[in-house]
Amino acid sequence: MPPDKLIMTSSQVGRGTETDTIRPPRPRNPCHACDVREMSVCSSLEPAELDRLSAIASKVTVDARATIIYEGEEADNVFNLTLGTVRLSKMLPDGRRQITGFLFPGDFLGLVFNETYGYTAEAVTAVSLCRFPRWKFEALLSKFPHLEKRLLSIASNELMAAQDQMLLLGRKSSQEKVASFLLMLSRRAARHGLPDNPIDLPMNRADIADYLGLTTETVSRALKRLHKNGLLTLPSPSQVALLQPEALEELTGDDLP
Amino acid sequence: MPPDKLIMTSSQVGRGTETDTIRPPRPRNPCHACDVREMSVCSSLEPAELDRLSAIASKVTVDARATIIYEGEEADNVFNLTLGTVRLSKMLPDGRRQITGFLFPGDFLGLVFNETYGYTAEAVTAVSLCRFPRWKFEALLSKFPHLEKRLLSIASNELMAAQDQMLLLGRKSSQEKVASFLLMLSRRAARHGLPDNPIDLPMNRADIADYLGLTTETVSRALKRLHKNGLLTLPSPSQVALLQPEALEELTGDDLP
DNA sequence: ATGAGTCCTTGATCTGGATCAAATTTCGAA
DNA sequence: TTCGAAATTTGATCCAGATCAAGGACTCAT
Repeated sequence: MPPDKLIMTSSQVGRGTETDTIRPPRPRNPCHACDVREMSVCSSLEPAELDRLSAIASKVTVDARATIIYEGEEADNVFNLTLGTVRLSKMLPDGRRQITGFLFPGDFLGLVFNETYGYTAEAVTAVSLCRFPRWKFEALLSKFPHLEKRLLSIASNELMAAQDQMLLLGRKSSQEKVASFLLMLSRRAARHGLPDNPIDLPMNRADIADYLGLTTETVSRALKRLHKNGLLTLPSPSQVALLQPEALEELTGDDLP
Repeated sequence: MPPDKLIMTSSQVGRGTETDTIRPPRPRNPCHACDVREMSVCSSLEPAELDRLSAIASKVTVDARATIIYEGEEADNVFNLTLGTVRLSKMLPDGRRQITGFLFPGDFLGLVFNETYGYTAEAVTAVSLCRFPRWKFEALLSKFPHLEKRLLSIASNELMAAQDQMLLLGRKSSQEKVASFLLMLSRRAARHGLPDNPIDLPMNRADIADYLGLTTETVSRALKRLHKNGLLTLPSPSQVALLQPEALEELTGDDLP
């Protein structure tokens, strides 16, 4: 990190490391150069507002597989993911796990009007986040109506995605689940201006299974079947090339969009 | 309805009937006497604000089984449920259905920052709603920060409920699903100050099945098994008496709260 | 490069819940 | 009250996906 950019200190978050409050010695607010600003909650802000938000932000980096927040823990911070992939999950006491979502750069984490987090968030890959103390963030919310409206719109989108996921979990076959998942990743990559065809699977089979309400074996077999039918290839276990995206659409069980 | 209360006209919504914009000849704003105000979105409003909201409201009644909003239709209105039970659902082209939630008095309907509704809403029982034209409602949102904050809190709660439901759909057994469902209904009734023990099931077995990702037969068998184990009785198909709520808790698979 | 541990795939078998098929029961309308 | 349609329950069978059990293939630290 070029020394003229930021002065930072370090402390601990999860099992990862952190670089403390962003305080430019003089230069510009780093948010203005943020890769994910346009697709994040920050896109709603005027330059002056962005500066105010920046003033309460800390940059945090977390190692792959480290936990960022724990279900049930006091919800002291909210975050904006700037780099990497995060999984959100809930567990039953006997260890059964449901992954309720994956977060990618630009996504907001910690949208709760609750005293405690409702799920665990773990880094799937190495991750960078902007961290905001919740009480400070909420104070800004009241001052910046844009920000509040943007959060409401984010929540509303997440709610729609959650309903789609309920339909998937409750009513789709394993084949349809896997097809839907691959297309979701591909569309998301496209929306973020990333390569959307050989798609990258940053999460492992167990994560995919726990997201789709399946087992790793079933995920593996569904992928094999899609491969056998000429719909995709697996250049490596963590890469999928979609050979016939339209045919895959058909297999999701959904209305064609 | 006493004639001194409201002047109303009639038109159509779904297959139900409607009574037009609430315009007291002189007397008080009817919202002040609303049964569900305290547990609805309106609880956030000052009296003066309530009057403004009231001015854009229409009271709507819908027959049992009628459709209130259609998935994919233009989202012209938002609603507040005042009486009855509503089911929200999504369908796959081949007819498979997932019920994503049930609404009860006080619940908000139509929380979308989208041009079209993301799900279908149907009256399970006869239903009364306050209807607000969406653009007028959104205009008030900007003026009443309380209202916006309240909506955000509602959205956040719905999101948490959706995550719980994903855990249920993806990872719970039929037994655990049914036990969770019964306790959810019981708790909700209690929270609303209604009788929470012989609980009322306004929805039929097909609705329960489509909510839990099961078939009617499996729901029936799960209830039978709970009955056989002495956990409940079924005074009628639409009434469940919980004999050992604590034991039922154990069977949900969840952490005990 | 190499080896150990992890992740992924493949195969064999089992099973919870779906499906198919009738009874029953419930309940609203006449 | 009685009737008939719809809802629910019950029973018999089936099957998609889970479970159990090895094999292979990555990957990463040495």
